[in-house]
Amino acid sequence: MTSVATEQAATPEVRTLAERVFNQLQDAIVRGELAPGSKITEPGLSRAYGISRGPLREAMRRLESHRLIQRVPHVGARVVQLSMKELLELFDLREALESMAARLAAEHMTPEEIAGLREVLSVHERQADLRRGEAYYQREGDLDFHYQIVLGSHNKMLMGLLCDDLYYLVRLYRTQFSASGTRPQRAFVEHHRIVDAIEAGDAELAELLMRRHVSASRANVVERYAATLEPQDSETSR
Amino acid sequence: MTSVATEQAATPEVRTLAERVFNQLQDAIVRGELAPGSKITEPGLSRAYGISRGPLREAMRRLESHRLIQRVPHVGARVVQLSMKELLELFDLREALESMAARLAAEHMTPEEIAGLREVLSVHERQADLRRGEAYYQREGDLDFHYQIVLGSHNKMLMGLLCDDLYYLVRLYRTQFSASGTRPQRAFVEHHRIVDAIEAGDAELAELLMRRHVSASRANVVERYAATLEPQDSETSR
DNA sequence: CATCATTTAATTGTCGACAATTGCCATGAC
DNA sequence: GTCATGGCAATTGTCGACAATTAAATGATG
Repeated sequence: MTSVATEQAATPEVRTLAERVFNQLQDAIVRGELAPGSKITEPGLSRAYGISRGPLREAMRRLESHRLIQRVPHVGARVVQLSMKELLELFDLREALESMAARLAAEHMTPEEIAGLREVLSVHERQADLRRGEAYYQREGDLDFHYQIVLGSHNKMLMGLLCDDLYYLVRLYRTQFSASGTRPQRAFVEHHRIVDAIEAGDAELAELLMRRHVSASRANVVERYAATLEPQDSETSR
Repeated sequence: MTSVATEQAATPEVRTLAERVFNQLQDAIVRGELAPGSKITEPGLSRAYGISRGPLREAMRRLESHRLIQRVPHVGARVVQLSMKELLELFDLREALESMAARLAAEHMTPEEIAGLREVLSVHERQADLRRGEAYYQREGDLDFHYQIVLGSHNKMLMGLLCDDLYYLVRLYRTQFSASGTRPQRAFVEHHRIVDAIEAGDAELAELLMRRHVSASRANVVERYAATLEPQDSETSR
């Protein structure tokens, strides 16, 4: 329990025990401290976190609804392990939802929100200038960028779907596949162009650019995965 | 229980009490037996269903994650009440996700699945011929149609999102706004054209048609809602 | 030696009771 | 008359214990 993160430690707004342990478990899973596919048992976690099984079960139910663990009745629960197929499904979902988010953002984002978006981009550039931990921070910041656009869509249901569910899976994937630092500069210019389109109120363009952006990210993942599978053989079936 | 769906009624696979009461509550909410906005209390439901509070709390957690009830810590839970704004958000989500589902369905659906889809359509037509309870059955069957296409996408995450979460909200809306029997024949031909595109493997066309189909349904809802608000004044602001 | 049945241990599901927090209501002061 | 303050009832959060189910371990049998 070195738990470095605990960004929720400063928030006194965690009213209930179940909520707190839910956040802790969520963080532990996303950071990879709980190995993917490993079985998690209620008495074990109960002892580890020093709480009763009641709140723990509630936390696990929430983890299940967020697709971070998989439960089967009377058997147990284990940390989700994303297959490449499921990862691609996740990207398809992101493509559909985030392109829609970009379109709505172009229609509804306020000037203040757009300014905040540019601020996020400038922070990214500064980090890229520093050339330090570029990969990891960029990838985390990448989510911040997408996060802001989803918020700008002003669609509460969309926000809940993407921010509460899918983005945790995306972060989980990044730790599972140890996918760090990919195509930073191309993502940069794509981000900038998306913000430009949003600022111009060009909903169609913003949607198109975001769809391409996510699609390119997906293609990048596929490419890297294929390279991981067979780095020596460059022409297999097909 | 005329309900054509109720696929869980015949399943003796409900292993746990919490799951059973979850299904019961879900049905009660969707059918409108539990009034939208009404406060639901744990001891009350516990007595009503004759079970302890433990499984009940788990069922309520699941209802919350499915967006059918809203909970606030230490205060209580109440049945969700969709505003028109949230309903439109729901339609936006459906437009993005179902158009994607139609595209994937055109790419991956097997001939057997397509045959099943046509069967669903023929059942609808027969019901339309009978001209009996046309509205209600059509609307329920409408969901069956969309349901089948989502299944045909072969994207498990998409299936979970749409079938487990959004479609229950759609059904809830239909009872809340008592939206019955709208534009049946237009929806029919749209359904047929979508299946045609899927059978032809024309992914782009299927996506476009589904997007238009959902969008038209959304516009229909807006129109009906406006008519409900002020049926005598036909030109307000705008 | 392999296979199958039986027992056994561990985990999950369920229950009732206690503690903590909230909202309400009455009482009193300004 | 209105507002603040205190107590009170009800509900939610938490806990430990018991029952039901499952998976593994053990032994018996072909």
